[in-house]
Amino acid sequence: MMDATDIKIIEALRENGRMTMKELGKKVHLTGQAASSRVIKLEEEGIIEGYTIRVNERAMGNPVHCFLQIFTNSLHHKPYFSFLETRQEYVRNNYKISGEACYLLECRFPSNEELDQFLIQLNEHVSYKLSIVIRG
Amino acid sequence: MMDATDIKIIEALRENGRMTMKELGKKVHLTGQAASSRVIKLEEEGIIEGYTIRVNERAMGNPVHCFLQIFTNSLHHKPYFSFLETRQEYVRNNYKISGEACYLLECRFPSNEELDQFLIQLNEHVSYKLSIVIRG
DNA sequence: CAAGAACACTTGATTTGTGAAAGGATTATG
DNA sequence: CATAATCCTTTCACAAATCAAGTGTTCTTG
Repeated sequence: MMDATDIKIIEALRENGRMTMKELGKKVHLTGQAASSRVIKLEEEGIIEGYTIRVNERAMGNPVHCFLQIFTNSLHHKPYFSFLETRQEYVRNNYKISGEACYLLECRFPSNEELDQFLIQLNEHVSYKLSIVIRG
Repeated sequence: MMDATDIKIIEALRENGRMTMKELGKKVHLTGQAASSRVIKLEEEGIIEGYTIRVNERAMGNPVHCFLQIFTNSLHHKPYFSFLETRQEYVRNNYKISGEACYLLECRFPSNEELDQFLIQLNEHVSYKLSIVIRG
């Protein structure tokens, strides 16, 4: 299904997803066209899900990075999900996990004030344990 | 520094980082060239750190996704870091965090067997609490 | 063993996108 | 009021992507 060249292609595109097919071809010893058709195949197979950018969240004004272990007392998780919907700007990931907590929520905030506001409102629906990222 | 158009550009590129400048320009009501020069500026300012792909980790053969809270008994964290170095293929992120644990370690594994091996060796250096991601 | 389908790649022609230079509109500045 | 700075557009030359054949290799199958 996938061979060594495909792996190299994925590694190359992970580093620079905007590389031209010609460049990519050079890296894996193929013509641009051959590289391109392999990439199209990887996209069709769903291995490459899409192209995106790495954004400096600090420069974007969201320096406060944190993880929250979420503990739901109630049996109904919907209020929590609904709340997250309304705070999409802050939420980066919400993982349903095994272990003590029900969810692991990853967020970004402009400052501790916004974080505090978020926590106050979050606490209306669930309990949490907060971990702030000191260094990524 | 950044205006509404820049925000739109970043949102558009987050969704599709390989979009042509012409397309991008259309989205934000600019010519391709104007869009391009804004993108170059955002790159130079370090707001756009780079371009990459979203890879389907399941299709890539790493369906087991987990987070580990790391507790270091010893005062020396170096053995732990050295260990991580030798297991880069599995490690996605290692966040230094506030809270109960010292680090939050995000990993991917092909199967529970590899995870188990990893945990056995990890345990030679630190204690941990394991959370497996049920749903991203 | 040979025919032929399937596959992956290359080549060449055409379309499309990119980058550089020049020029115009708007806004700030002495 | 003149000047500079900023940001945009237009134009054009060049580079890259795409499309359509065409080639060679491998694998299957009669």
